[in-house]
Amino acid sequence: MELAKAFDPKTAEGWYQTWEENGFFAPEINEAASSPTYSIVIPPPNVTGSLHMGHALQHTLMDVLTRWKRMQGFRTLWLPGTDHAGISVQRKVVEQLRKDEGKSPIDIGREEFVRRAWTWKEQYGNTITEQMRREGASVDWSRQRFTMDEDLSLAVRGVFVALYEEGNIYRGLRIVNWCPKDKTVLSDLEVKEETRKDGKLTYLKYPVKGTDRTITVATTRPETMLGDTAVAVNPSDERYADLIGKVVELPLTDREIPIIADEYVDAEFGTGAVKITPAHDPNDYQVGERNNLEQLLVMDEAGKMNAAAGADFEGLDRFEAREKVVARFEELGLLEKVADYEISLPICERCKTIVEPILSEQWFVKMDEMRDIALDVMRTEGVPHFSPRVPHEKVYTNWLENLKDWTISRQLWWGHQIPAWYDDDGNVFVALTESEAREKAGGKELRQDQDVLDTWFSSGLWAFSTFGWTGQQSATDTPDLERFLPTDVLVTGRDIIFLWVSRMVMLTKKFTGKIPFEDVVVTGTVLGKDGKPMSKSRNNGVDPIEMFDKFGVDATRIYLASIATGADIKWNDLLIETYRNFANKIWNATRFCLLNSENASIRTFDATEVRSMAAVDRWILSRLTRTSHAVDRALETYQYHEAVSRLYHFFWDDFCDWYIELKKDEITSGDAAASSFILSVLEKALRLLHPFMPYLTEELWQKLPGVGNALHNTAYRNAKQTIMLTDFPKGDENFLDDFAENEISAVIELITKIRNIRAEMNISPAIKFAVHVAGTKDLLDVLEANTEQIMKLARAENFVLSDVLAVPKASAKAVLTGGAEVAIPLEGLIDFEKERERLRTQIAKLLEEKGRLDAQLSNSNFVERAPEEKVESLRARVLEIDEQAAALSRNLSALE
RNA sequence: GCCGUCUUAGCUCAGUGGUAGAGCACUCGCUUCACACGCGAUAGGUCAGAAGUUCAAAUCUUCUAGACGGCACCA
Repeated sequence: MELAKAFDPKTAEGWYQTWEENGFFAPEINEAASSPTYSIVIPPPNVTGSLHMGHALQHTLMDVLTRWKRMQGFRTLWLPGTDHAGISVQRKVVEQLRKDEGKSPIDIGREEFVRRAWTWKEQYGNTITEQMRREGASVDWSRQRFTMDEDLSLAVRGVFVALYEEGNIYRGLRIVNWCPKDKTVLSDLEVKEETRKDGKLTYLKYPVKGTDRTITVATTRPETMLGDTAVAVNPSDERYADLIGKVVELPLTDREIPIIADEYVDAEFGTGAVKITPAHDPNDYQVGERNNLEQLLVMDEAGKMNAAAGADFEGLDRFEAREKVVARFEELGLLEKVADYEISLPICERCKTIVEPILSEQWFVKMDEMRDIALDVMRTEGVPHFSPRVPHEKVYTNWLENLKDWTISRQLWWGHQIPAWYDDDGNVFVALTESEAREKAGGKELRQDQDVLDTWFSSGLWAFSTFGWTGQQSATDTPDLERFLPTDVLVTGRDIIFLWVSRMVMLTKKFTGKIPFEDVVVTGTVLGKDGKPMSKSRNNGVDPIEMFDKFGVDATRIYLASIATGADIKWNDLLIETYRNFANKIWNATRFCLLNSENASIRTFDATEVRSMAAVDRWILSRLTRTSHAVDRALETYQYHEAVSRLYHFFWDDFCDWYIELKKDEITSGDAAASSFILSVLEKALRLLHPFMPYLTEELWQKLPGVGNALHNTAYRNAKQTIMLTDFPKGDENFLDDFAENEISAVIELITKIRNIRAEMNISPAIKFAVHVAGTKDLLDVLEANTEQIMKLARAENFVLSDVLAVPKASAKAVLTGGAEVAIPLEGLIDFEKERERLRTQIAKLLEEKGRLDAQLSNSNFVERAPEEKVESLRARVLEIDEQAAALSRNLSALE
């Protein structure tokens, strides 16, 4: 069979359809009853999203694990799905409505709006799942889930009701983060801080009633003064001691507010007097609670001033109101000053609008018990076991310890509507359905809460709701839950450890009694070329699909795996190219094997048979075995880069550069046994590589003579022929062969030294020369056995082995490990000065090393306290250097 | 302010106590019958700086400088 001259990724990527159609991804393909399970749930991508580099990285890592475990015979499930992404979808639909029909959501009503959101989801929500097929993701599509699927919704309501009934969910009036643009509350985690250098601190003077004095307060949000209900000072602040208990005539209003004492006030900061606005500031809210202050709300849901702000301000945007307030104070002569001030502003993570702290009635999850559950799981079970472990474990624990209650209501229409109903008197009835609620209410007419739940509330259940848990059925109704929970590992980004990982731990443990997963692999962020996170506004993004088109999916995948060390990584196209080249190298190595495969076939070898084979064959088997051990070990500990590096060097260095070259004559001469052997080694190596480069390896594997279901893991014997279901090579210990490895190392060293002399002496490759080697009998035996290969690869025409070198003075020389000497007579070719220079350089290098070693060995402390074998190895090295240096010096003086 | 991470060859990064590694780029040489997405041979690092522990430090400790991340505060 003849292959094209270069690998074409597009052709190979066609295999996905075959895999999917044959059900290779579903755990049911595994027919061995005793198979252990291995499961991963995907972090559900936002249904509005398209694939970005972070997904590509994480999906690659999950797919590598899934394919690896599947090949090991585990009943493997990687469960896919998407997240309904409340705000994002809502925004898309609102925008579409505005553009196409010039209407607002209010115009069409809630029911119609939700219907359109579903339509939008059906129409555009499959982008990312289609892209995942391109990635080669071996997910079980038959188990695909969406956070708003009927069962998952039922689970959400069930959890809500349960938490409410035990008092872990409550409704309350609190200061929350309000986004005036999205007109919804946000949790603390959805708010980011942004430092602004151009902030202002405005000093306002408030007249104290019944005196001619004023008290000055400083504020960054002057417009909130309209909602002030007190001025506070520190009780021990003598400057204001006499004012405590007096009343301030609040300018721009007709209100009088008290001057109170509260420990919260820092006398050192600003003027030491603080305006208190309990409805618009979390700290002021606390002060207000302590001092029984009125809570006066002066803004509406859009961030505009309301009637309570007074007729002059009603309807003004908060920033317009701010300017107007300052201007009016100036007119009144009550503006003390406006100082420059560096300020950090809370920003809505999604729309970048400045978040307004505002008093609002919302639903919360109490975090006391939840936090304890998560901390307990970490303490007693070490779960989640983060990888890399530090720093994530510390940060996670630290965050949990300082956790505040979680705001879970959102003022949106798209999402899980809160299962709470109210009667006309405002009594609340929480139930799974409206009819149950009505039953609880004694049949009264009820109105459902208009808010929906935070999307993360439903994704918090993802680890078990996806397996069929609804909270309403018995264990026998949910076999997947029994089989696949806990999952084995979660692969996700650092940014959602709090937002998602922690909540899955709490909720899964609470409602199923199980942990959601044991290990959490935390990936670094893929940064743009400029070292900043990829983003549209920076325009430094790299589209994975473009990379797939340019370099192939396999090259992109193995590149991503090669950088998966947990650290952030700057994007670099050139490095993908490395792996595109790698794919082509493997393609061509296979091509070579197949060109010479007449009468050859894949077969297995037992240790006895191997023992009688040539050193070079035992060598490659030994190297292959070490590689499979290393890959296994690396994947067990999520050291993807290590696995990739071992595979890369095995294929390129060991297999291509040396094994193929050393065996070339034998194989091209039509030796069927040699061909069968190399094909068999190649076949195993392809299997090792398959989790990383699924398409390339399948495409090549299918072309090898003699592949078939016999190579399948026993669990998959009946499945159609595919490398996906072959047995992942375990690496037979009997194939490890130090002796062969040493032998071939010597051969490689010799060839390299000869090539070095040729290059240094500028001798054309066309010229063949004689090579003389003198050394121990063991070494000479090894070299003798490989004479032809050495002559070919070193381009020698004569190969002379002897006890003592007998060569003319006009020779270039080198020394091998173990003291053997190599000489190449170069009568007429040698440049004596150049050869002297070459020898001097090598001697100098040796002596430099010897100097370091001597210094160490003459240190009595070292000799006494270092492990004996260490000291011995240095002594041996010194002897070796002495021999080599002596030999080279002899050569040098012979030339002088 | 608190906690944490990073600083290694021109570039991007591996390397958790015992003679510094890879890929790419660079230099030199190759139409060697699998591959120029290739082959061969070199060159290139006082491992950010300082101090300490140790027979021995890129690796452990402390400090300094720079880059970054998280959390808290912010009248």
